[in-house]
Amino acid sequence: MAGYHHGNLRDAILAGAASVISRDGVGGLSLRAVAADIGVSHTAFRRHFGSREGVLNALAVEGNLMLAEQLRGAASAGEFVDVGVAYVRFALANPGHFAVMFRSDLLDNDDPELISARSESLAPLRDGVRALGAADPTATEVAVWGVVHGVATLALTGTLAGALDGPLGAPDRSADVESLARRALSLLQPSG
Amino acid sequence: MAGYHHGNLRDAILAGAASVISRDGVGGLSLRAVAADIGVSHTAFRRHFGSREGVLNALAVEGNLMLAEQLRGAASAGEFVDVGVAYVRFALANPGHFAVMFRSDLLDNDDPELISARSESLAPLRDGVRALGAADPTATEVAVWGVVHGVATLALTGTLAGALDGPLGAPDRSADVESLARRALSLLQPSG
DNA sequence: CGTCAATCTTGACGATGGAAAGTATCCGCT
DNA sequence: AGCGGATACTTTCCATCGTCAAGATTGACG
Repeated sequence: MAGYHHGNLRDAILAGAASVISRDGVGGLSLRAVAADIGVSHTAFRRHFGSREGVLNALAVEGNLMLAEQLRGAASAGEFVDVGVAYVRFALANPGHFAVMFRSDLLDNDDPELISARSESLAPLRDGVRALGAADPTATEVAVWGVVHGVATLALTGTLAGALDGPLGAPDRSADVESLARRALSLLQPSG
Repeated sequence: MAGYHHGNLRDAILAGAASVISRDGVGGLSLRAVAADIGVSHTAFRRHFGSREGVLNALAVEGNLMLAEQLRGAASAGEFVDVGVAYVRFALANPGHFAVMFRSDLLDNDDPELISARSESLAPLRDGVRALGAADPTATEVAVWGVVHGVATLALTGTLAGALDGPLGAPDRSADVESLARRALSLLQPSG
């Protein structure tokens, strides 16, 4: 049982890392602690990921693939606004992954797997904007992405609750954030 | 000259840290290296900042105050869109500060100085939105902040250039990013 | 000139990620 | 069955980092 072969160390490490990151942020991630939790030595991860950066890269790839799936689902099932909301929903539901996915300073951005996963993850957003037939598609794309990414980031960092004190109650609960994202996105609609 | 009293160690450390962070990200910041660069011992910063967190907090406070000044200037001198553009411009011009300002996982968010600086920095944005008299001021506020914060974040992480490959050339040069922010913001205008 | 507070240094500690070398387990082949 | 490599994990050691306690140096003020 507790032998040399764990069986699924790779996934266990990714899950452990994502969990820690969602609680303490990337800075609070100690691979030694994750390894201890799982019950392996502190260098066990190297066979699977090479380095700490490798772990984060794998997490980013996994996150992008999950995001791609979510967005595709929302794109095929609802209106375009739902794709944006799905983006925010994903971020709130997978904070450990989301916290890493766009931190290019922590990742090996030349990793082909990561490049591919990133391009795949945002395709539904891109395609949805194109389908809208906006006058300035590039700006529209950036605006939509900016709104959802910005809302997600601000909500995750707690900035939303802290700074928008007046009108907002406790907007960091998922439902409120999603509603906010939906309303903010709808302000972009007219040209579509 | 090279005695026990540096004269302005505090500012030197903040400047050094901001410079390193803008190059290597927060993760790449070594206070020992910054100290060595300046020519002081590796614990000299503790008198001024207490801890590493203290350095980052001071950087965040400084950044928020600088941002407040920039936004106030833009608010009094131009249209509202210019305030948003100033937000993006600040982020691109001060990546070291910006990278820390919203990383609540790295900061002591109970620091009164930080709380105050944060509230001050976003006031021009908030007031500008209010003055627009939008139907849903909260959503408008979030949308504007989301767009500019999202664009800034995506540009800084290089994600903008990487993922929006097709239509965009090399959009990470300041002028392009600012133009993009302006166009994206203008898509929000109609209800104002 | 002497005292005292402010500023910086020295030296040590625990924790972390990484490198090198070793050990156990599994799988295919005969 | 058993043997031989490939795979998965461990052990040990190292450099670096932030932190801490204690000490040295300086400047200002009497």
